[in-house]
Amino acid sequence: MTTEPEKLQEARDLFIEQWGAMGSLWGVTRTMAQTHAALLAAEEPVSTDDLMHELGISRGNANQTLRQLVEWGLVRSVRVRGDRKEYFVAEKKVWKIFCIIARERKRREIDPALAVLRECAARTNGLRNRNAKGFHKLVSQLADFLSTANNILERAAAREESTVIPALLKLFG
Amino acid sequence: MTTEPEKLQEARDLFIEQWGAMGSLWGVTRTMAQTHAALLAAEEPVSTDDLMHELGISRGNANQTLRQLVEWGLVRSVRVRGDRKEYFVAEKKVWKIFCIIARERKRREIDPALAVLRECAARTNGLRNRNAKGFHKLVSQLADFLSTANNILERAAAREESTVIPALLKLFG
DNA sequence: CTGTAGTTTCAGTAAATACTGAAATTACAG
DNA sequence: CTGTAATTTCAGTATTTACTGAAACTACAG
Repeated sequence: MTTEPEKLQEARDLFIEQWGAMGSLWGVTRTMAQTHAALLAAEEPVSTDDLMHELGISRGNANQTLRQLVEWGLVRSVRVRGDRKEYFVAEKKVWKIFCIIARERKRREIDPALAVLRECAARTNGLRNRNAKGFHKLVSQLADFLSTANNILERAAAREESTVIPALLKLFG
Repeated sequence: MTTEPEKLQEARDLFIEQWGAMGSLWGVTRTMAQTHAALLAAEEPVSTDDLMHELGISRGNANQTLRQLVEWGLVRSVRVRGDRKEYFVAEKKVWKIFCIIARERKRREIDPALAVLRECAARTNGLRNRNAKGFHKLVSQLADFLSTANNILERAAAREESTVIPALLKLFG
């Protein structure tokens, strides 16, 4: 016989493990994604010590990871009166989580890549020989596509979920 | 004075380096992304030896990386008659490249994640206490969102670029 | 102020990941 | 078939990346 709390604990562990594995999807370490998962799965604010014990990681690691999550905006820190400790709470609205992750990936990876692609296109603009022409065309197309995709994502992320998902489902459903 | 071929070479190197850095965006090694870039930037089919020299990597690495790119469908191998060597050519249509990468990420990472989220939701279905209810709601919402996003992407990737991008621009422009 | 709980930092270390290179295998030309 | 060029494989190694833990620092209570 499995009790309810045991079932919950198992499901929670499974979730933390899987969410951790998804770290590579948005370019963060396994530990950071697991930390995010642990906070998502918590009903109460969580302290650095709670986290260290739950995930079996060092204080330094827990502290750095939490700071990073706060910086991203996925987590905010809360204070309990009469307690010196800092506690942490995760943003739980799925659409917000998605927007934050998309924004960070864009800022950290897509924008710099786009700048370089444009630079490559500019440097080979007007060159005469066949190879140069082919290369120029390719990087220009890549830059245009990335730029367009980027814009679409940015505009979508600025809206409310209710005005985005239904429209997309209508378009592609 | 910089000659045209020199300018091209510089731009090409810049491109290879940057495309390599983007490997993490779709979950492949830097070398695999660089290899892809080198093939994209080539007007002629490229051999394993060409690649080893261009990127300064070992034969084993070049071979494995090329095989993987072929498996993904981003590269195909071509044979030159009267030559025993195998040569490689990259798919250059940007929309196709995008679709292939999206498909692989979906298959390798999103689908398994979705299965686990659903399992977590199922295991906590009907549990009574507050924590379990909150957790069940969260993972259900995450699973639904991921599933919807997945479907939209899949349907979009099955279409022609000309029927997707303009529609999205109209929707979000 | 002073003592203490809490937090941050970062040099050193551990773990994960990617790469090498040479031996084994395959595939082709003669 | 036979010899040779090309490719594949993978155990060992290098490199990169993430983590630890203890010392330094900070901020609060008394």
